[in-house]
Amino acid sequence: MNNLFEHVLNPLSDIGTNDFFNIDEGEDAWSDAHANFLSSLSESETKDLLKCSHRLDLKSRDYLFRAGDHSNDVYIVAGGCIRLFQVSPTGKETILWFSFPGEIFGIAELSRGNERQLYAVANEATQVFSIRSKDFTQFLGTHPEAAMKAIGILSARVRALGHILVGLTSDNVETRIARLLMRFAAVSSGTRCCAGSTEGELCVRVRLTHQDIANLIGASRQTVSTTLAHLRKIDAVRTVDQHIHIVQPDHMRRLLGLSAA
Amino acid sequence: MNNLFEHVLNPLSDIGTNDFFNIDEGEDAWSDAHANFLSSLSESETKDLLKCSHRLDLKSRDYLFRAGDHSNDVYIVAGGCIRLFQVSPTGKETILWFSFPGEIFGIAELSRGNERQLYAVANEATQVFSIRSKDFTQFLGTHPEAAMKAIGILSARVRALGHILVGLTSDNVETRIARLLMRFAAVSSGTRCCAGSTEGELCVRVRLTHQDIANLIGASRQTVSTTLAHLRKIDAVRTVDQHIHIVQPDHMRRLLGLSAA
DNA sequence: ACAACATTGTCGCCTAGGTGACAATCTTCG
DNA sequence: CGAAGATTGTCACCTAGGCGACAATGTTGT
Repeated sequence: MNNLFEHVLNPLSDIGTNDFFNIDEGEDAWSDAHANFLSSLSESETKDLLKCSHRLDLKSRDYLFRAGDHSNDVYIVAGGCIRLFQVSPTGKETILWFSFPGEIFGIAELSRGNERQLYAVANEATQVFSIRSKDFTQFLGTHPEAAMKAIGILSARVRALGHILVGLTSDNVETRIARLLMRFAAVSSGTRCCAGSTEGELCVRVRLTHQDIANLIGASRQTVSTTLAHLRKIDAVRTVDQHIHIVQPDHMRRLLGLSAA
Repeated sequence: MNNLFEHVLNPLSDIGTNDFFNIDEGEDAWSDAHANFLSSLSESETKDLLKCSHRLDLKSRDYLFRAGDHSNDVYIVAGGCIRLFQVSPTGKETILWFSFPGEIFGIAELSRGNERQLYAVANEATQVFSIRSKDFTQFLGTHPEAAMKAIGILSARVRALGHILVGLTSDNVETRIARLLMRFAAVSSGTRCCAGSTEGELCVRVRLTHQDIANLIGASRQTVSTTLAHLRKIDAVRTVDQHIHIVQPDHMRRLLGLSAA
């Protein structure tokens, strides 16, 4: 599956020789929320799309766009990770999702000639392909298959946001965190964790601060710290290097199965 | 309000001459969350789409589908109103959105051959066109313009859900209710309220029980009752017949402008 | 018209989680 | 290296809003 991308990566360095492109389909609706747009395209589609793109390199914390901007380009992550979030007037940040390599973002604002609705910032050093909205629209118009893929991506996002909404109104913080971790573990599965991971453990490969988690699940930073400490105490998770390991995925899954389908 | 649709309900005459289809673009992202799919299509597209549809009549409270169902047809509301919601394992119902005449729903589950993720129930006597997913997919494939419209609809839904999410994590119940009412008022604008409405008032034309509101904003029924009573006391809203009127829209808007862009 | 059911209004009590305030570590980068 | 800045851990305190329990009032089907 990866070699399919060699031609993508090449003209533009070796981004994406990386296994990140492999996202195995989990059983729930989350997994395909991170459906990989780029990899779903055929070779010729990919070529057509990327030939009108240009690449951007972002340092950690660089903003790609902000709410209110008038740009409405569409982006595809080549490597790294982009954080998409909104800020409420009170300054509270709500992270809507992260975009990982191969994923596309900014489409939802394509149809709204208007203003950007959210902020996109590089969560780490990140490379993206940027495509002018006009070019992208034209690409979709001339590649019906790709348009259908786009519809699929957006649909997945709708479903994912729906699930988040339900979780937010009916789960407590601990459950929300647990679910979030499982989700990210699924996204980043496919690569064994480099650090010493006991067999059977799941690795949440993304660097998430407690604040990030708080912003993702709609809780306060302090509560996240406390809850995470508790999850550690009951051996549900452990911290390796900078990231979290889920010690007994099955146990966790069962736990979540009970508190939310 | 319904006679406007008479021609839809007749086979399929000149849909779209009607005013209801015209939803005036508000300044926020909500308004186009209820973008009207049917009216955005050209006459020939409409004809092509509807010729492979068949019509269903639903009584109030009839289920169109349930989570877990294997059907994945796509529907377009002809008249009435469909409530789309999920149920958490604890039995808590979360309403994701209502679909009004001309709106399409079920697309988000098109790409997921799998199972329905949510429940769709008639909120009142309702007529819908149902289209088999295969037919709809084919329709999109052969009508690029329509596919773009679909992308637009889904994008709007993504934006809308994003906003709801932000509101949920940063606004209190009163603000959430206020925003909700403004949103529904916008959706149902365009027709003057039949009942005695003082000039300048906005009418929320949908029949919403307190429980509905609670399920929409993620609060308890009791809190909604209390909060609504408070809004009534401060003359922000009043209850006419079965529905709510927003007394001073501008005042309300300003209020919301402060607590959330 | 009436029984069965759905909706609303309002209590009082109770807890999950927000907030502020520090101190203790980590990271970064000049 | 070392200072400025991020990130974490943990207090104590406080409140928005959930929950159960009724009574009153509306709505519906037959």
